[in-house]
Amino acid sequence: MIETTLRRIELFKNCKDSFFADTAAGASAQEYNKGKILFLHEDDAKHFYLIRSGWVKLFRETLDGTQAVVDIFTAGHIFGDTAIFENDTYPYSAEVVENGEIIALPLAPLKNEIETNSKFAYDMLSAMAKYRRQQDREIEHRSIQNASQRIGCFLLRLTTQTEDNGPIQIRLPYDKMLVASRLGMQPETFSRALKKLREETGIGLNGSTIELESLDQLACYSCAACSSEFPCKDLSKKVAE
Amino acid sequence: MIETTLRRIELFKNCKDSFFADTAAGASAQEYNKGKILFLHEDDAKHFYLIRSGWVKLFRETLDGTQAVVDIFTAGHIFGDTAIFENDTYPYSAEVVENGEIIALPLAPLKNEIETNSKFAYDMLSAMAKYRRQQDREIEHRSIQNASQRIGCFLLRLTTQTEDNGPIQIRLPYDKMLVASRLGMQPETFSRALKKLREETGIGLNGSTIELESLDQLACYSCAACSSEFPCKDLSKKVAE
DNA sequence: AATGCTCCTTGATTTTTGTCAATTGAATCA
DNA sequence: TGATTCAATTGACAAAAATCAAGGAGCATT
Repeated sequence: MIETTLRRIELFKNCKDSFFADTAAGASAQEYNKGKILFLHEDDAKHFYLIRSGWVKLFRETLDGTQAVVDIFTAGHIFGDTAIFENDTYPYSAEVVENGEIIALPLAPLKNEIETNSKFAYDMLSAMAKYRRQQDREIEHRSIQNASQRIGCFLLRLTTQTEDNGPIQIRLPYDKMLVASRLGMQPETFSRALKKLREETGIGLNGSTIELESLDQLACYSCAACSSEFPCKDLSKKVAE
Repeated sequence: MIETTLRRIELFKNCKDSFFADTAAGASAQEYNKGKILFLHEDDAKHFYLIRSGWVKLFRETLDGTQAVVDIFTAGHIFGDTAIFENDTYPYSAEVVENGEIIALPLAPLKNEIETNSKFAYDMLSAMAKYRRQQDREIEHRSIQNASQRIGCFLLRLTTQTEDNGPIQIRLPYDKMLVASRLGMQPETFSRALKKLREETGIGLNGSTIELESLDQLACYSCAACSSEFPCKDLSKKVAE
């Protein structure tokens, strides 16, 4: 059944049968609880990971313990794969932040498939390029958006962003503290900025649920301070994945 | 001679003869002056670029004209190549910021080489992964380093970071205004933060020249607020490139 | 019901950075 | 040489975010 899961991953659409066989053979799925550290920055890498459910935080920390969140991923996402290009060490630490099932997969067949299947190599490059643009956007937003606008953008990106424009309910996928760290701000700043976002856009707040009359309500506010226009192109394909 | 230049590029070390021939055939080298816009964000992409000399700024801007600098590159660097993965449109604008010679190269042979030469595809992936880590670091630094520390890190990364630790002279490669924008801060903030860096580390300042007694002088100050230890690993290979 | 726990919020204050305005300084050019 | 231009600095002030400290809300455990 792991092989079935693998075959459903968009990124692997052009992979050969041997890849699925070899990868599934060395795979192990496991349930993890919140708080579990999967690996640490600079650890020897033998596996990469596929999330089946739950949420995983990728982060790095300085000697004095200050933490920087690289990204937070959920079902369908792969991480730890870039260790291939880092002398087989992980470029970040990974921690489970919402209980879930995670599959560990061997790196060797992945590396082999890249080296021998140029279609797959091309797909990997596409995925990397896409992620790279997301990081560009992230850097951009940290310098030209304020805290409230970044929250608005984060919320918009949680939706599927269809063109139709009715009322929408959004639920924060994890703790507010985590959202704050994901957005590179302190929890206190997040709390105040969310309140400010409500005052300035009229969205409804209720715990971790946010109510929008329309997507425009947030888009006007947040996307004004972004170099791309509203329906974020990199997300439009999300449904298909 | 363009072909000779291409063959010297580290990234192309595994490319086939046909790639060099086709690419050189469609290439055109040109001198550009400061201020020249090479292409704009979302423009149709037919070429990617190789810098022979000078400096090029990659950036994006919002509707109201606010600009976010993606990166600033010099001799040996390639840009515009990721347009391949963005439906042949550029994901940023490019402007010459220091006079120099830039070679325009056709995208088609590059795309073809990726699709047919898996060794090269692997090299491209390595390069992408490396750049991705640099971006991770960038994002990290914007949230945990202050303006002075970011400047210190920027200066350190201008050096070759050899282990030996004698006095060093660093010259800013371009305008202070540009350095400021590259680091995501205002020119005024840069000016003050540089002065603060001098007060707190004792470096020597003279126009665009900075004098260090040793690399440690800056490393202690800046790298304390970074998740990697001092001699930045991603730079150590720079000499070999 | 009481206890402890963690997340979240709020207030008061400081630090950091941005903004606006004025001035200095260096390079260019007629 | 003086005029012009633009980069760079500086001062005064405003805005944004971080920090420190104190509560409160919700939840699980006992």
